[in-house]
Amino acid sequence: MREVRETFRREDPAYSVRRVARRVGVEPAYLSKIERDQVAPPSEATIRRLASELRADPDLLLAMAGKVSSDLQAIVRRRPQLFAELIRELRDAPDHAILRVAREVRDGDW
Amino acid sequence: MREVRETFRREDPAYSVRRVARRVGVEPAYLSKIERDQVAPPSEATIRRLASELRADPDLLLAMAGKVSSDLQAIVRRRPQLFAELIRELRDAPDHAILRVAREVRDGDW
DNA sequence: CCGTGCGTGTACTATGTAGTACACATGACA
DNA sequence: TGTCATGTGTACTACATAGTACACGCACGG
Repeated sequence: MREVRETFRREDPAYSVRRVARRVGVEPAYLSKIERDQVAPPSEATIRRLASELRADPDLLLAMAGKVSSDLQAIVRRRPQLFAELIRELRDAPDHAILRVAREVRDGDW
Repeated sequence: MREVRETFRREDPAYSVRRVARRVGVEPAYLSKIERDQVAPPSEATIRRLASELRADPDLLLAMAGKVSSDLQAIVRRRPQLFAELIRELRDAPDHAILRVAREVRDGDW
């Protein structure tokens, strides 16, 4: 994350710790610590604002923080057994299998 | 949950609040409050012990507590974008479609 | 009666989460 | 040479989470 921000910064000084922190709505010291893993990962809301600021995938950043997007959790919670079975089934499946299944579903064949 | 326990109890006095609480490893007063939703839902570990004691589906109980099993979260976190896409795609899919997809995967066709 | 098990109300607590607030040293630059 | 923004160390805090501890009143069997 630090590297991502630094990369942006090379072309735009608006990507200093302080400026980004201000836009994201946290204290600079806090953002600094986040980037150096000096503190526990921030809340989901903060991670989302950070992701949007750095044009990063929120789901990926959340995963790095050891979290799962709350909207995904809500979907799973609505039909716990069904999703539990499916996800456990897919644990060791290769990436392309998951992708293919997703596409199958998108092509609405039910 | 209360009703489930009470049902067991009708045939076995070992399913009193106090006895179950002892087996599950919590204070009776606490279990009593859990059953009447007088407190926030217990931890995942406690929910699991409770589910096992009452022969209930852990994933279902966890969902009722507003949680998602940590092992499922771990699976999703390993490939966040893939699972995010799939799960969001399945949000409005009918139950049988999810089930069918799960079976497809189980029949290991990759 | 009286002890035993029962469900529950009240009070308290330890640990974790998600940060803020401020001070400091540093380097650029006008 | 002064000032200005920057990154970061230290100290603190409000709120949530996940419970425990104890006391009370009730019913029931011996």
